[in-house]
Amino acid sequence: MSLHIGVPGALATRDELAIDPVVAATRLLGCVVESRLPMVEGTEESEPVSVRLVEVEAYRGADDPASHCYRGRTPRNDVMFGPAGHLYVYFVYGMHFCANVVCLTDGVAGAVLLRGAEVVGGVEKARERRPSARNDAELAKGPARLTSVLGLHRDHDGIDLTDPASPVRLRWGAEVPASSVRTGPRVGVASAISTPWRFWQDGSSAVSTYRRGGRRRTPTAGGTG
DNA sequence: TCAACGATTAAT
DNA sequence: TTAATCGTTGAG
Repeated sequence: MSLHIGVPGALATRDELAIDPVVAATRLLGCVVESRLPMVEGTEESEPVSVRLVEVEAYRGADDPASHCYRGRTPRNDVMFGPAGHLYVYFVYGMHFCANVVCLTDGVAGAVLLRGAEVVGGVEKARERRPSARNDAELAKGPARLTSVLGLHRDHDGIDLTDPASPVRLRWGAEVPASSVRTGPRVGVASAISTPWRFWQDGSSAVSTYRRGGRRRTPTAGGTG
C-alpha cells in the first residue's frame, strides 16, 4: 500500500494533512513552505521566501509526553487541536518562535515541527532576516531560524497553509527517496527519548545537530563511569 | 501569587 | 558551556 502524497508543486490540502503526524512527517520532507510575508508589517510585499524541508519532528497528544498537548487543551496549544493544515507557532526560551504543521483534526492533537530547511527562493531576503548566518545552509538550520527566515511570529499562530490566499503556504515537493531518510530521537526532548520521531534527509547541511533534552545534572559523585 | 523551565541560538 | 529572556505551567 502506498501512502498518498500530493503532486509536486500543488498546494497541500487539509485532507492530505489530516493523517497521523508520524506519517505526515516523512511526507513533508522535500516539501516547500512559501512565505509572502513582508519584512516589516504594513509595508509592501516583495520577493517571497521559499524553503525546502529537510528535517522535521512528529508530535502527538495525550499519548506523547513530549507534546505540548500531553496535558490537554489550553489557549496556547489550541491550534494543535484544530483542523489540519494550519500553522501552530509557539514562543520558546523567551526569545524564539517555532512553527508546526497541524495534522489530524476534530479535537485530536497532532503536528509536525519544522526543524530544518534549505532556502530555495528569495535567498537575499532570507539573508536580510538572518544576518548572523555565516552561510546559506545556516539560514534555516534549526526550528527558530527556519521560522524567522519565513518572517513568522506569534501573530501567525493558526494561519491556514492550505488556503491559496494565505501569505504562507505549503506545497508538495519531489518525494525524498526512502533510502536517504534518516530517523532518530527528537531534539531537546527529555521524555520519550526512545521514540524516534525525528526525520531528516541524509546529507543535507541544513539539518540541525542533535542535542539531548532536559537537565544534564551529573551526580556530583556519580560521574564518569 | 510565585518559582521553574523550555520542541533554541549565539557567543565564550 | 552558558547567557539571554519571558510565557506557560503547576503548586500553594
